Amino acid sequence: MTTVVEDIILQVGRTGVITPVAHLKPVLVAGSTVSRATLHNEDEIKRLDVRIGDTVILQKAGDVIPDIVEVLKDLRTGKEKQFIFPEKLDVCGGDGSIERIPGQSAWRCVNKNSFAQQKRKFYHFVSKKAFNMDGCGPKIIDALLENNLISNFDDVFTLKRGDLLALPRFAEKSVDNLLESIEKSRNVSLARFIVSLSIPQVGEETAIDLSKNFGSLDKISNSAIAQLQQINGVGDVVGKSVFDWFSDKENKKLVDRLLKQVKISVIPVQTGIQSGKFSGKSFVLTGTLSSMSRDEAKEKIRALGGDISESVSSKTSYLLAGENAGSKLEKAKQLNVRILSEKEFIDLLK
DNA sequence: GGGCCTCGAGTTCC
DNA sequence: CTCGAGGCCC
Repeated sequence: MTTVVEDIILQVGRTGVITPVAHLKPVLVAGSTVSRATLHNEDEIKRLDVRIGDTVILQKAGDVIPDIVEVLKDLRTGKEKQFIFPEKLDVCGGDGSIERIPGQSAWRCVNKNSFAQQKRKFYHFVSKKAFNMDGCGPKIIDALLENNLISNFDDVFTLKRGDLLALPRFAEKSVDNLLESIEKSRNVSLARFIVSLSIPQVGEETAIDLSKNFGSLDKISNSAIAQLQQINGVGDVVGKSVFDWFSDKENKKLVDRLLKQVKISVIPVQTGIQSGKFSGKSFVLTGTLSSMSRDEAKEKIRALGGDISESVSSKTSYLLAGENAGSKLEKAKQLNVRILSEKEFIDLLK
């Protein structure tokens, strides 16, 4: 399928990384209309040599994510505009400076407190993987931020009914629902709490690793780098990132304030060698399972002591492959990783 | 009832 | 990233 690149826009994410996104002439691909596609980073733009006005071939990676495969350079008229990465970006705030992250293809804002980044962190804070505040999505966060009702994470927990009622399109029902889901979210697992903090390099799996191995926030935040790096799944980079985050004075204050608002459920520390039959095994999932959701499958694997990872490598023990498996299946075959069908997986569980 | 918003499903790429 | 479903405002 082909379409035209109408513009290239830069977005700032939760970590301050700047991602270029191609805005496309809407086109129907594999059953859905696509109007945007990520270009990932500066190097990818150069590799494709994609310019504004270009006609491009669009595919869906894994039948879902739009992906620009190739530029049809023969169709150029000469009016196409090259996209130059700017030296400064207003949305980064401060003086707008950006920097290339050492050793990576990505640029990021030098200023760590831009409104754009703050906003993304808030989206993440309330999201399903973190505090899971039902019914609270990006638009509501935008409204709260714009009306100065929140500026730090913990402000979410002290929102006042009257302030909310004053917002446009907020009436009794919406306000009640929002306040109720905030109340519900105060009870949070240690892993989710860690996820919510937007610590660089720490997502769901790492948060679970930390939570299992240390058992309390106190122990994690007071650990030396060496102790953090001892656990499976945490190495030099992640360990330092966690240590640095908890060493920061502002972050410490934030945690203290948050702890006044939430209750972290206690999880017993899992000591020594795990007894589960998947101990020491690393799983990757691909495709669609018919008898359970991916999250359910992950739960079952974790319950038996297994680890989940997002990409296949030589360290992967099993690839659990459902219907419509993506490129991970090829990779697994290449690396001679044991491939499990859904049925084989269910048999293993017994 | 139209319009706006979130959820939940799926999964890739870097 | 997209869609359809479903809740809520007006």
